[in-house]
This record gives sequence, structure tokens and C-alpha cells, in this order.
Amino acid sequence: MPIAQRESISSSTTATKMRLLDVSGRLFAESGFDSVSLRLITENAEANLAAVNYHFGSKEELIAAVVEKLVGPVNQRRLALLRQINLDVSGACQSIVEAFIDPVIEAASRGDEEDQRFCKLMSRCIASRDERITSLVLRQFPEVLAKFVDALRLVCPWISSDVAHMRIMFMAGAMAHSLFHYDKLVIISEGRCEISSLDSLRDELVQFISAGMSAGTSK
Amino acid sequence: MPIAQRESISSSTTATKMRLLDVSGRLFAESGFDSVSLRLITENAEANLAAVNYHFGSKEELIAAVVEKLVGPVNQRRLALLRQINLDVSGACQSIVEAFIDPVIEAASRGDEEDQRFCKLMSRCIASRDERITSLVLRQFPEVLAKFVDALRLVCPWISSDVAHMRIMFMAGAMAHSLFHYDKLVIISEGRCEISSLDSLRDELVQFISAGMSAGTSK
DNA sequence: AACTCAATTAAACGTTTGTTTGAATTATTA
DNA sequence: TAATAATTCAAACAAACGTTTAATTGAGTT
Repeated sequence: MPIAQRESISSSTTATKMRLLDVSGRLFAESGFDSVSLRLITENAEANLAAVNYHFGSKEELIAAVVEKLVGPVNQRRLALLRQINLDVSGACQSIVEAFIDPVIEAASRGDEEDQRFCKLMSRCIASRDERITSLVLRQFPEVLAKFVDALRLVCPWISSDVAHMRIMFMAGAMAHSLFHYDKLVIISEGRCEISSLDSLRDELVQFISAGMSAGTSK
Repeated sequence: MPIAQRESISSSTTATKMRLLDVSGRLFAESGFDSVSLRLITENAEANLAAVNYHFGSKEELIAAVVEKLVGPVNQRRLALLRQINLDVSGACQSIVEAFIDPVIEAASRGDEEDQRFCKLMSRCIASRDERITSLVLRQFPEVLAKFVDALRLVCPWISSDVAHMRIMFMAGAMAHSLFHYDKLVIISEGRCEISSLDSLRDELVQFISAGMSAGTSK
């Protein structure tokens, strides 16, 4: 139990372990990583309280597993889409934006009826203000950032490196914020606005960000 | 102590109470509302542990006081700036964006050397994913949202009501995200980007968002 | 059938949390 | 100055947290 355990923790994938991952994702999406207790997780997963510490080592490592399982594939898909873009044709700027956003929309739309939950969890990862989360997410991000900066500057040569970096950050912020809060818009607008689907939000996001990306500079 | 207390809690402003507000803001900015304990707050404020419950009633009411003290004036300033805009002249769209962003930059730049801390706290308020915080912040926001939507649609008549609402949300997201994370950009970019000042971030934000705001629609 | 090891279980551990209490202290009012 | 109210204080409270332990179960191996 004490020594050989270490290996089995990372290798074997029990049904319980997968259930814990799944339930954790749902609960983290709703209430955040800190607010969800191991007791709530294990109860919903019909597992024993000690199961998380047994299978993952600690709550922090469970969070890391959930985050990386979520963010990793999305970033890989981003890079793949970016490679497919022909940067010479007009509309390439919009394609770059789509390469950043669509992997999230695709992943959200895979699980039916769970769009919002996926979006909220993704948003919590991308725009987390908790050091322990950001350190996980940003580990993969330098490569993504660099590649998108390069592509953007090829398409929009008048943009300096600094500005390109900032605009990628603006894009991530606009996306993460609206992914999390778009369902509240009907309330805040007091009924004057209703977003019909995730796809319509995606379309407007692309439109908005593409224009911002290719904007001229003041100086 | 037990009954007449209620009134004194909201009326009198002791030196201790102000110190608690100030210290809370600093600590909340750094680590978030939940992570900061009353013990840490009262120790840094050189007050007794019971001081928060005495002066504010509970931790939740302390948080509410901090948030409202921060967000209220900014929203008032936004509405004031918006009223001053001549919506007929060209460049009015950019003025609308500035009316939304500048109050935050102004407030941040007032306290010297505390720019980043103020930005982080503001960002935690605007883009919080905690129901208890958003319910406080969004209380004032319907009016701000409605006024900015109206102004935007006057300047850009081709934008539908739904799209206008979304674009205000995109703006808030881009701003909140970059306000919180801009100091990390030098790390994520691996030294390739360095934001010299809060003002330069502001300029690029305005540029980016203004272009997005006045973008055409696909349909 | 005896043994092995991963998995599960119930129970307890030690911390930390926000909150409450009642007495002591300080400031205000009469 | 005496009385009254507001504030501060040390101490304890109950609840919730992540983690650990030791015993038990169950399937696979020899």
C-alpha cells in the first residue's frame, strides 16, 4: 500500500477514478475549485471520502488532472488549426481568431446539454486568478501564444510584437468572460437581450475580435 | 451592546473600521476574497479578531462594503463621461469605449505604486465567477449596460440590440482579463513582450475594442 | 486453497475557518 | 465626577476542511 502505490496512482484507470474526474469537472464548473469539498465530490461519485487521496494523492493533484485533461487537447487543436491556415489569402486574420476560439466551442458542443457547464469550467481555467491554477494552464501557453503572435504579425505586419501579444490577451479575456457569463446577459439586460445558442455567441466573438485584431495602431 | 449596536454599525466610521476596509482591499486584491481569513485581515490592520464582526456584522458584509466602495464610483464616472460625449462627431465610438475604460484607469492611477493591486481587485469584482460577488456587482450594471448599448447603437446603427449587448460584454471581459494578467505577459511571452505602463495597456485596449465595437455584422 | 496486492471502507486526526461571548477598556454624555 | 454607551479584547465555540490510518473486501496468481 505505501510504496508501490505511487506507480499505480498514475497508471491504472479504475472506474472510480474516472467517475471522480467526471464528477469533479461538473462540480468545479458550477462552484469553483476551492468551494467544492472532497466530501461533496465523493458523495456525488458514490465513492469513499478517501478515494480522491488514494487515486490522485491530494485534492490539488485532482484539480491538476481535471485542468490538464480539459486544457491540453484544446491547445493542441488550436495549434493544429493554425498550421492549416493559408496566411496569404484575405480573411486569414479571421481564420487565426477562429483557430483560437473554435476548439473550445467544438469541445463544448460535443457533450450535449452540457455546453454551459463545459464553458464555465474552461473559463475558470483560462481566466483563473488563482496562482495554483494559472501555473498549470500557463505551462502550455507560451507555445500557443508565440505561434499565434507570429501568425498575426505575418497577416498584419503593421502590428508590433508588444501589441500582438496584448491582442492575444484581449482575445482570451473576451472569450473567457463571455463563455462564463453569457447566460446571465438576459438577466442583466432585463430581458432586452437573449443569446439563442453558443454558436451565435461564437460568431459574434469572431466578428468582434477579428476587427480588433486587424485594427491599426495609434502611433 | 446587543440591540443599539445595529445602528452604530452602519453609521459611525471609526478609524479601525477604515483600516479594516483598506487592509481588506489590499489582501483581497492579492489572494481573492475567500482565501483571505479574518485573522490575516485583523492582524494586518492591527485590530482584534472580533473587530470585523463588530463593525461589519460578518465577513460577507465586509466583502460587500469593499466591493461597493470600489465599483460604485467607477460606474458613476462611466455614466458621467458617457453623458458628455457628442454622439454625432466621428470618433464617438472610441469615446464610448474610453468612457467605459478610463474610470478604472483613473482610479487605479490615483494611488501611486498601487496600480496593479487596484487593477487586480477591480478585475476580481468585474469578472468574478462567485455568485455572491457578481450579485453585488451586477446590481448596478443593468443601468450602465443599457446606457452604453443605447449610445453604441446610435453611433453604429447597423448593430442589432443583441449584438450590442454582447459587444459590451466582450469589452468588459477583455478589460478585466488584461487588467489582472498584464503583468504576467512578460513571463508567458518568455521575455518577448513587456508592457511599460498601465497607460500603454489602456491605449491598446481602446484601440482594439473600438475596432471591434464598430465592426460590421456577418448577417 | 493459500497468498498477494489493489481497492474500498469507516473512523479519527489535526487545522483552519467564521462567529460568539462576556469581561475589560475607552470615549461620550449628563 | 458619575453614568452610559461604544469599542476592544482574550478566549472559546462549533463546523468544515483535507488528510491519514488501519481494517476489510475482492479479484487474480501461484
